[in-house]
Amino acid sequence: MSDTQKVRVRVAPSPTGDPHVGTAYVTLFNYILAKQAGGELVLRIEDTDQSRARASSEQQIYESLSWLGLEWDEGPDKGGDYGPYRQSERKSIHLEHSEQLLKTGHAYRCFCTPERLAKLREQQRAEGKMLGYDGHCRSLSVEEVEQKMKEGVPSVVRLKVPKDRVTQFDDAIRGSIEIKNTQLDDQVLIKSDGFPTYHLANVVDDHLMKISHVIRAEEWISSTPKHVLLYKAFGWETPVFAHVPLLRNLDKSKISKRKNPVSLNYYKRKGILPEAMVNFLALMGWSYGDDQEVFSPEQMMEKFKLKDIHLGGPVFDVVKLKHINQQYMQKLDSKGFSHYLRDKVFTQDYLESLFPLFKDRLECFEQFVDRSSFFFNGGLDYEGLPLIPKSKDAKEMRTMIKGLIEELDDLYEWKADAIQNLLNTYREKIEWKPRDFFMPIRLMATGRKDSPPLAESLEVIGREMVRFRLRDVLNGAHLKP
RNA sequence: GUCCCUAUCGUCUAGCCUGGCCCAGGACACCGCCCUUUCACGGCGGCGACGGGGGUUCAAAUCCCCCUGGGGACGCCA
Repeated sequence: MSDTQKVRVRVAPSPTGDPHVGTAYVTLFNYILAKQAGGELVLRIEDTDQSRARASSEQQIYESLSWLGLEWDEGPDKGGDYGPYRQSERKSIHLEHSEQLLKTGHAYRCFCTPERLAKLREQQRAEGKMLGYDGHCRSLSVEEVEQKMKEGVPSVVRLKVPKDRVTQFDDAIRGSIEIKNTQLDDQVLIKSDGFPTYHLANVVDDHLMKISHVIRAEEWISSTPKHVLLYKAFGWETPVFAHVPLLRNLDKSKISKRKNPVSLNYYKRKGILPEAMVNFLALMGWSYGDDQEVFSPEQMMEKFKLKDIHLGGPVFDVVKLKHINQQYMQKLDSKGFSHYLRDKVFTQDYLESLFPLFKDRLECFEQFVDRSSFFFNGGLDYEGLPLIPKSKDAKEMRTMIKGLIEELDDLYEWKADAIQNLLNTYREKIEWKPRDFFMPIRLMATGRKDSPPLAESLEVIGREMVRFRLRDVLNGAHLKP
């Protein structure tokens, strides 16, 4: 990067599933760097995986980042001079660049079938070799390629890694990193469906969008050399790279929904203030100094340096999060307090969504607060509730719950009828009696025997909270063997 | 398995670059005491870490090497 070039950073989430706390984490550092340098933050939606992209997910990314106050300057929803900002709309650009690489000999067409590749991988694993493409199609002649193309054999475009070299790059936090090219795979650049992979799209878009600093998570370190190779193949200058540590579960593994709530929706629903969330995230790997741990993004901007990020993978500890949140809650005045509850908790929309569930069930309004508490609470108290039906034991329950969590995670759309279908199908699959199956789920999800219809309730409670409660039961004392 | 990243209290971290001020500081959690009609808040105190081994040096948490631990990547996912 030349000194005269402006700081332009980007955050590039893929719209699959719930908005992730890791996205917020990486966005924070990008945001701070952009703001303190008077630069720009670009939000680019990386939706090149056709099978996984969801429109609702994209919307939620906007909402979550806005909620946290991490506003971007350019994006699909805001426009800008370097659009389009939705990667799927840039397909032709990526294709052009792929053609260019093909022409200059930096890439080649590969006709290997997924089956052959799977077998290859299996074999390499068995032999304890490095996993990677074996270069089968690397030296196909022009005629052979033309012939196969004419026959309509599906193909991908791969990067032709010069194996006899070493690729080096500087990470702004970690220093110089180098890797032998023999360790680099001939990465697929264009998939057989015609869409680019992350690697190609990312490099091309970052360059075209004039991104100066690529700040992303640690998991990308090992593919950075491939990206460097791409920049070189195009004859482009590389941006500054910086890889921030990965957020971790309690057991130090990469943070995952199986072990920890990762959805920003969950924390919002839990009643974490956005300022507290951002503050807490900043504490993951960075510190303000002077033993001060409560600070605003503005204060952070005064002192933040990429180089000061601590590289040990920080455990995302909800206990500490709650403490930080308490600090922020203590600063609220009575207006702030009541506004929060009215604007964020007892909102018009939420109360209206609850109405059909309570319409015929209440005699007086006074009954509402008590009977609907599980629509507002987080963890529930299961003391004294018959979580395990008489005909089942704790072990069977655990197995049932684990299976259910997986099924619910895979559900495409979190809607009552879809949930109902899923429950019915799953119950039939495991051959449990309806009574044994539905009541425990109701108890786990609502904490009470009497509640509005189950599927409708689950829809309102939300996927993340339902998962959390089921896991809570799993981790609690109730089902201990 | 191969490669890469990483390493201070249980957890988040300060200190490390520019060795001595560090028998390592703060915060969370936990324990005790105080305040208090309860609970919380707050105050005070306690518990608690430089992963191991070699060097370099008068002196190492800080510099170097090895080992070990932890993590990540190895997809026509991102």
